[in-house]
Parts: sequence; C-alpha cells; structure tokens
Amino acid sequence: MATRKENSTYTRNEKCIIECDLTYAVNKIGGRWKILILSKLESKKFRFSELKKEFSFITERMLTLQLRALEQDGLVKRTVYAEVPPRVEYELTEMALAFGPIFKQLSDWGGKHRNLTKQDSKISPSEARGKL
Amino acid sequence: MATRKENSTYTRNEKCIIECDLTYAVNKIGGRWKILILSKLESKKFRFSELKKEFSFITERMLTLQLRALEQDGLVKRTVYAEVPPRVEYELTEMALAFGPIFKQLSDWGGKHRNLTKQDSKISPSEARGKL
DNA sequence: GCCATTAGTTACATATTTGTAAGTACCGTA
DNA sequence: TACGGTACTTACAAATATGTAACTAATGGC
Repeated sequence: MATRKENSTYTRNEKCIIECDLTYAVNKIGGRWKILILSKLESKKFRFSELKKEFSFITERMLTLQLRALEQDGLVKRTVYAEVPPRVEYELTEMALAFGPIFKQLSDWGGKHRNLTKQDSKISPSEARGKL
Repeated sequence: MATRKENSTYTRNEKCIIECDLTYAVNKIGGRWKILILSKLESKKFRFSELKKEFSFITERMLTLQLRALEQDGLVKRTVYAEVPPRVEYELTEMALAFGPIFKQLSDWGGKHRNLTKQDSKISPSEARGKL
C-alpha cells in the first residue's frame, strides 16, 4: 500500500491478474478494510472522525490509506472543506454504488455457506477462522 | 498463508472482519490466484499438471497453496488416484458453483468501469495498475 | 541400477501489508 | 501563549504473502 518496487515478480504478476475483468474488480475491494468502509458509506456520507469512531479497531493510518486507495480507484469521493479545524467528508461514487447488488449477493452467500463449511470440514470455527 | 501467530493484532483484527458475512465471503476468494483458479475450474475438472501448464506464471508452490486453501474453505474438491505416477484432480464444489452468477456480475462491473477510471482520474493505465 | 513422470514439499529470501507511536498544521478560544 | 480539535503524516517494526530453487517418493520401463 505504500511504495512498490516496479520490477519485482510480485508486481509483474499483478499484470497477469488484472488483465481479467473479474480479478480486476475483486482487487479493487480487496484491501483489508475496504469492504467495511464501502458498506458503511452506502447509507450516507461520513466525516473522517466519524469513520474513526465507527471503526475503532482500524488505526488512523490504515483508515487513511484505505480511503486514499478507494479514492484513487474512483470508488470514493473526498471533499475537503476549508475550515479550521478541518472537515473532510467521504461518500461513494456512482461506480461504487454499482457494487450494491453484488455486495448483497456476496453477503447472502457468506451467510448461507459459513455454517455449512464448519460441518463439512470438521474444523472448529476458531480453527477455520485462522486460515486464509 | 503459512503459519499464523495466534495473537498478533493482525490475526485478532481478522475476527472483526469475518464477523460480517460480506467480508467473510470476499476473504474466501481473496488469495492472489484463487479467482483465476476458480474461474478455470468452472468449466471442468483439471489435473494439477494441467493447471500448472494453464497458469505458467503461477509457481508450483503457490498453486499448491492456493488449491489447499480453497480445499480447506470447501470451494474445491481434491481427488487423489492411487496410481503411479500420481494423478490428482481438482473440481469445484456446490458452494463454489454458487459463486458463478456473482462472478459474472463482478466481471461485468470490471469491464464497464476499468475504462472509466482511466479518464476520471487522469492517471495513465500503467500507473493506475501499479496501485492497489 | 538409472531415469522419467507426477504431484508435491522444504528451506530460505524477498515483497508487501498492516500496526505502533509520535509528530504536524491550522486557527479560534481561554 | 498554551490548548484543543481535526485530519492527517512520518519513521519504524512486525506480520503475512509470495517467489526461488532444490529436493522427495513411488514405480514402470530401459
């Protein structure tokens, strides 16, 4: 999320990934806190401090980084008001709103299948959680 | 993807994430090569060596790791035939097949929006690609 | 015995992401 | 002049993910 080496295998491989529309899309929402943030912003716009309060477990640094990445990717619009103390508001763009129905389905999938897995694989919930 | 410390902030934070059905679902397909693999397997089952040939840019190690993770998560079924040389086949489970329509929509989203972003943000495609 | 084949595994190195803690800038108010 | 509030930024450390290269095991065919 910081700077990237332009010629690592890791970075070169990324090109293989995002040539596909599907992986391209998933990559955009793949950051650790992005989906949580996007979901939150679905209802209304939020100030930075409000998001910070809402997601107390996300550090300021990460919140900033994820918001910036979302902004770069055109999913979030950032509005700065020239006041003191500063006020910055974040809201979803059209592009991000188009994710709405997809999120709904993914969420349904999650709700439906998370219990199934526990039984199928005979792994305790906590164990299953530990794995990627 | 290897072993995880059970009490790092990183790991503890994961619990915050997967409590949400949506992020739970996205996490399952979030590995670097998982979507590519799942897409491939949508059409038919594949042997390990076939996948290796298909995705020449994925190393054996990563291919194995991603397949194992998918298996753990109940998205892929692994069948070993007791032959020499060994034969192992991978195929999607019901759970994974349920992703089908969602993948389609995500892919559509990707196709529709990847061009838009380039214009909107005035970043060259190659630059945009470098960012997460 | 030696080699080829398949499906891995192992030890190690590198890259990237995430987390911690402290510091910055602005200005109005006390 | 010191202090508080907001929205960050910076330097650094820890954790995780990915990549490289070499090695394994079983067995049929030479």
